[in-house]
Amino acid sequence: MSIVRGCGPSLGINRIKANLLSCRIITSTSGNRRPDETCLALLQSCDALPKLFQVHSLIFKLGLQGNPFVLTKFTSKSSELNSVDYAHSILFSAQSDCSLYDTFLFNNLIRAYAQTESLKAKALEMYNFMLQCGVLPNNYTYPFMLKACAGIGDLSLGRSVHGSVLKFGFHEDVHVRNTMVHMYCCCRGGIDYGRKLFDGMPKRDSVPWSAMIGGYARLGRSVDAVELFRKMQIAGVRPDEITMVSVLCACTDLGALELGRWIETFIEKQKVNKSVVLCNALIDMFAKCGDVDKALKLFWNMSQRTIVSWTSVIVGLAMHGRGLEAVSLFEEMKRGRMVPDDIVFIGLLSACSHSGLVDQGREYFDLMSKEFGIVPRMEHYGCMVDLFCRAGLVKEALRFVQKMPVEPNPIIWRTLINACHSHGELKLAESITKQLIHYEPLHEANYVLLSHIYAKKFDWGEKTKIREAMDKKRMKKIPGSTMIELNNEIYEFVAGDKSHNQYREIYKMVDEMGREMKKAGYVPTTTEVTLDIDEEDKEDALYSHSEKLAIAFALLNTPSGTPIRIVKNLRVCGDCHSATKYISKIYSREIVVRDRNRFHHFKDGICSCRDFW
DNA sequence: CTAGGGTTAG
Repeated sequence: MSIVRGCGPSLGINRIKANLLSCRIITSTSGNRRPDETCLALLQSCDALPKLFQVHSLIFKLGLQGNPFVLTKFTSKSSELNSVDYAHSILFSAQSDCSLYDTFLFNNLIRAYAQTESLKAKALEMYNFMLQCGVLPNNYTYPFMLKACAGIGDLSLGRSVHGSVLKFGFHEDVHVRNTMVHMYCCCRGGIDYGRKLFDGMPKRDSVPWSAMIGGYARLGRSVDAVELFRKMQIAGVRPDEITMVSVLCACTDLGALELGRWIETFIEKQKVNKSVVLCNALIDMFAKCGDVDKALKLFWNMSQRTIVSWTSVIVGLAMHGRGLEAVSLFEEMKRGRMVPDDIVFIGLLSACSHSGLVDQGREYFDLMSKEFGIVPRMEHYGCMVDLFCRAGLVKEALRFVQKMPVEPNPIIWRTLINACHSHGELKLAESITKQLIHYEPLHEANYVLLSHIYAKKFDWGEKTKIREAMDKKRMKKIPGSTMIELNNEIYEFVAGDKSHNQYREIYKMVDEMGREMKKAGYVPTTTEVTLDIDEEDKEDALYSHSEKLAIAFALLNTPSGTPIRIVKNLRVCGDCHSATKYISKIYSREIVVRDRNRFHHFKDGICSCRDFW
């Protein structure tokens, strides 16, 4: 039994008690209310799908299935309740007359499709149908349409909608314009055109700025994102919490801790609303820029935490090899009322994997489906393979892969190959890699793996063949690069880099580091050098690795005793890992390295990963 | 009765 407040103008305090189960209506006053108004009120009160079904049968009983007002309200509710297919089927079943539909009704349907993942393409179908019916779009139609295009990410689709916007003359509308920038930023290859539109806008509040900054951040053009944020301040536009979330994303990607700290004080000073999402972004930033304790502090200070907050700290702890803390946080989360989702399990399993907690990892993997009904995805299987491989349990990893109910993806194969490679199972590594290349012939990482295997076998002939094959396919290794933040600037080094104006001093420093390290017992790991050159040249090749250059740069330019923080785009190589241990001891520096996978804290010749990577 | 930008993942 539910009570619906009337909304007809003449009815005043009229209330309708509707017994939805039996589809009977009992009006509390005389029957002066029109049945369509009753239906509208009832539809308004629907807060769950079953109710909507009941009202639908009522609509039928009262013969209102062709009434455009009722149907419009019906589509609106369907879209709110995420039941767009249901609405669609009813609207286009034989009883209704499409010629009675109006713009509003179509907008509701387009909105519903645009906000439903996997059905976004239908929004465009619906739009075309709307035009076929002779119904004209209005300025409310296009934000939905552009959002759908943004979700699909197809530039030509976006362009065609842009054409319609121009044709119907809605390109001056602020909302349409802003969403247009957003759409171009979300489509592959569209961001520069988005920027052009953005630059041409006469008035811009924080929304288009956020769209643009967020666009750069999503693409990994983080420097552009930060730069645009600076321009925004110069332009005197006040950023809000959504802008700051995008800026923080870019900062997280750069691993720029000083910038991150500056952003945090900026948020405090400007009194930007610290929404839960913004706090989550701050936590993620601090954890991924190397200050996980600060991330924890922020986390415990939050008055409300979402699953994203928990996931961010758990993943953060995992990256720093603090797996036991991650596990106890997860347990604490379970003790509260928070229900774990599939993503937090990925973080938890990777925490186990980075800290060698094999048994816990196994237990949690079982718990996930048994207690929480989460069906393991490829990512979860990947974590488990990673868990076994890192712990050196190559046989167990292989057994696990064979028992997996789905075909492993290339990432899992590469994890296995790496494990086989580092545990001396070279034959197995070679055969898996060859199969992988057969299956995925255009992925350069596979060839690099194979060439590493041949290097370890000292098979220079095969190795040269691989390199030639790569040249022929015009493939290149992704160049390793290392970033370092110094005095509010971000410096980026690549191997053999001579672009820096201090490069002579840097190379001199690298030589000195080499001499000191050898004195302390360092032996260069020349087997990791993929070039077929003599040993001395190989040492040189190792010394010019980007992280060694960055560390030399930092030793030259920062006061002694201060920690050095660097960020790598790839995984740190074995030689640099062992070299950095020596450097931390010789020069008494704490060196914090973020690589593609995790953090390494070097201190006194020891790394926090316990060589577990 | 409808419209713009944002967070977690091997």
